[in-house]
Amino acid sequence: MSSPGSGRPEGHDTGSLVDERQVRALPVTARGQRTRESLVAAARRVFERDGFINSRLTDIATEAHTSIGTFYTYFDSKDEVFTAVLQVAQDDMLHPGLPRVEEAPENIAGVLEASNRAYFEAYRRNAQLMVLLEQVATINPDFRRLRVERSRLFTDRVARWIGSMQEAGLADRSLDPLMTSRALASMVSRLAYYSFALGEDWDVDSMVDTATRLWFNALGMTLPASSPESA
Amino acid sequence: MSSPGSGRPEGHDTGSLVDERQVRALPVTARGQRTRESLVAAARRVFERDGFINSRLTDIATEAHTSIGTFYTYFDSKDEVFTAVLQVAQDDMLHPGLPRVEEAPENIAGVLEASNRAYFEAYRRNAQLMVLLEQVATINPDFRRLRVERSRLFTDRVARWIGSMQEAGLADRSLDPLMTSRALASMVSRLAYYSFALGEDWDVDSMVDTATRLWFNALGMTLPASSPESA
Amino acid sequence: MSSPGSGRPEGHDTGSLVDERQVRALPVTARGQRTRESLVAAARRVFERDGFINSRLTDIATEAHTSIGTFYTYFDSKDEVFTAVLQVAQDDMLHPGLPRVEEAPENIAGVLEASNRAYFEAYRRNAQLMVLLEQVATINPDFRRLRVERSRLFTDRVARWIGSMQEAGLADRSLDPLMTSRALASMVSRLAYYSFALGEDWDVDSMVDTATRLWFNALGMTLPASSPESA
Amino acid sequence: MSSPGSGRPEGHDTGSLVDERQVRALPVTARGQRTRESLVAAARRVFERDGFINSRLTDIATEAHTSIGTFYTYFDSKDEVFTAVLQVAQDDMLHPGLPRVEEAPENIAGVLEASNRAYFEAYRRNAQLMVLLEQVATINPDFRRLRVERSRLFTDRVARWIGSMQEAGLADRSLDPLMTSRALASMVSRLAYYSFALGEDWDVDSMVDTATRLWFNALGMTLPASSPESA
DNA sequence: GATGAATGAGAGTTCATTCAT
DNA sequence: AATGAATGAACTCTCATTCAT
Repeated sequence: MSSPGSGRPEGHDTGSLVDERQVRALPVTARGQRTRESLVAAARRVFERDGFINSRLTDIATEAHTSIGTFYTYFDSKDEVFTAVLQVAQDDMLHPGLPRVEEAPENIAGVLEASNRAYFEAYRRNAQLMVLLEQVATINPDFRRLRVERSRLFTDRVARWIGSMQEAGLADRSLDPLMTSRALASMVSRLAYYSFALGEDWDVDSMVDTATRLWFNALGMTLPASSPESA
Repeated sequence: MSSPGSGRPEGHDTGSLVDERQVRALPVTARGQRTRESLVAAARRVFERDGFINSRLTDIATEAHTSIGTFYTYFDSKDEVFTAVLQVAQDDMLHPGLPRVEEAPENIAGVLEASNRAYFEAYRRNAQLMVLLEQVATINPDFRRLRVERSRLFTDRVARWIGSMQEAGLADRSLDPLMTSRALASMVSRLAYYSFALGEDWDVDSMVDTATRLWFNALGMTLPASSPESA
Repeated sequence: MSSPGSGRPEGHDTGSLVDERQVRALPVTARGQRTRESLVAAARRVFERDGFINSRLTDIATEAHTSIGTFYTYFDSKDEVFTAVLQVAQDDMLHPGLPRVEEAPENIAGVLEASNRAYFEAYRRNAQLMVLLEQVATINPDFRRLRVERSRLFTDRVARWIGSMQEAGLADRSLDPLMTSRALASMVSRLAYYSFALGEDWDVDSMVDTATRLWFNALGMTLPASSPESA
Repeated sequence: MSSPGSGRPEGHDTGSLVDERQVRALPVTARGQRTRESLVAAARRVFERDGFINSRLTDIATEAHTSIGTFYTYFDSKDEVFTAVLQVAQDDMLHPGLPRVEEAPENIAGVLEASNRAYFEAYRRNAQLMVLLEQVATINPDFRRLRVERSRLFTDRVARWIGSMQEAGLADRSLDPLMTSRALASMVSRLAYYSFALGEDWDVDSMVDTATRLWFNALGMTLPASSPESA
């Protein structure tokens, strides 16, 4: 079951999620809203096709069947339309939360597995966008900061969960919760990156299985399924 | 103890290593060699200061106290001088290999720890360059490919090591060696990235300890020396 | 009387005529069309003043009272604007056709003379442009090919005309029609070149007279009208 | 038989011949002479391969297995080395003179044919160089002037010959000698250009035959061989 | 709101020429 | 004489941004 507050945007490490306050007021007319939407959709296509750096605003306008002048009616810059693209994608990148401590071990495993699966699936759907965000984050400090902050929200929660597991004697007490949480989250997001962005193209079931097993092992827990006598 | 052949270039995931064949003939005169070296050094400073994208060739030339024409005497493009920068750094990014299977567990731990420490130290010395490579890899498919190939060299070796550990009954046999090796290597390189590139600024000893412990746990081994009562 | 189909572009040897398909879509607005036209006119002035090689795109833009950016709005390169210059001139380089075989000899002479006169007059009006084309053809294989193809259209027609004159017993049967047609066409175009481009500055009437007479003599015909006692 | 003074450089229209005064003193040492010669030979190869415009002095130096510095020891500029290339070729472009008036008509025909043949053969041997000169003449007024002057030497002689033939009643008196001489010379040189430079690739015997026949016809003479009763 | 022409700073690139060695 | 590194003016080309219609 999902943890409370899981409606907040959050992410495994990459946290591609965007500040929700609007940069500017949305258009009031239906026609304006349609134009804006087609620009955002076009921008996503162009960005994914050419990369953020190599894309040109005129291409986005052309792809949206409008003019460059119209682009500037809705956005001030490339960065701004990229923000809008991320906002549209962000709902799809939400994912279920972590198991609770008081959960039975069997459930802990199941929920963690579900969480990983949801993440991998979402990553797969948005792989090109994730790559894009990767690129933009290396160029623009604002997006880099955004990414770090969002992923911190997630890793902090994971760290707190690890801490309570340790207190309950269910996890290796010698591990630093925060650093461990960062390490495990990174592990998952990079697996996704290699598979979906770099074309390693692993089977999702195997990825879920490996990731979940590694989390369990790393934290000093065991998967009841594979070894029924474990705690 | 280090495995044989550890002199080969290799890297934890990011593997910033560069093809060793020269892109063009090195200058014949001592003066030319000096000029080329100062251009490479200047390029590294400018890249690290401004990023690859935002750097200009004139800035590199100016920083090296030469003219732009001289830059083109030695390099054909920004990409080419970047390659040269990576070549200079590559020796520093070498690291010791993995423990052997027949090693006593205490030694395995020690060597793995030494390997991780060496990697973190090297990453720290070259953190800005690693960030740079991160950026360039998102833009230029050639560098992306280079990075993937180099990291594959390392993860393949790790995968073989995991395989033999599993055969010897020393590691969790339910793990896929290749995917696991990718996951663990990613974990380490991302820890380094967060700490040194994104300013998390953890203590290296803690990082080494956490990373080594997570590897051991994840693979289903134990660290007898450090916490005999754990897991 | 002009031969059928004389509306097709064609040329005496130099055949400065250009493929009619547009290189790119013409501007949609009247303002855009005006700007494009002024760029083409400016390009012609600059090319004729400085030569193709020594001209600079900035000079063309300045001459057209626009910015270099505007130049690139309409043309991709120097070659492309040169093509546009040729297209504008091409209508002026059309010329009447050859006499028909069944024509009375007096008419043959008159039509041939008219044809030569039209060619010389057109050449005179576009002499600088012809010189330009000469230069560009020596540099750019595409324009060289264009020129060869266009002149071939003309010489092929002349060759067929010579052939039918030979069959009718009105021309020297020992001449190879194609080679002869190339030779005679070259003769006329080079006369024009020496006179108008290189500043020999002959009287056009004399040129017309000499050229027509040489064609007649060379083909083994006679000019009954102008000098009944000759040859 | 060759006319007196045929040792002077001269040309059919194109007159690729060069002023004989040296631009600078030739090197005194044997080694210097060898270096200079290899530079001139290399320049010719590079020019013919890349064209004058697209060639680079460094390529010439490299092709000659010397350095760019050495190039400047012998030549001041691209133009100067081009002049040297033309000087080397000029001996090969000499050709026999015109028949004399007092020559028997059979001989006139034979000598004119020999002259044309010699010209075509020489053109064939130096076709690439002729194309080159064509290009350079369109760019550089000095070379253009040189070419005009040299061809004028030839056409003036032809004009005088035509004049004496007219006086002797052996040629059409209504023709302007100078303009006619220019026209006929152009005819021959352009035939050569189309055949050897533009790849029309005609049979030399046919070219000689056509050219000679056209000259005779055009001047109102006849070829005794083809029509024995003619004057 | 929509359009698309106009702008020009800014970047990359070439190569003839100089000159210290 | 020979070398080749150093130079920088001169050029082409890009594209985010403005603004009149």
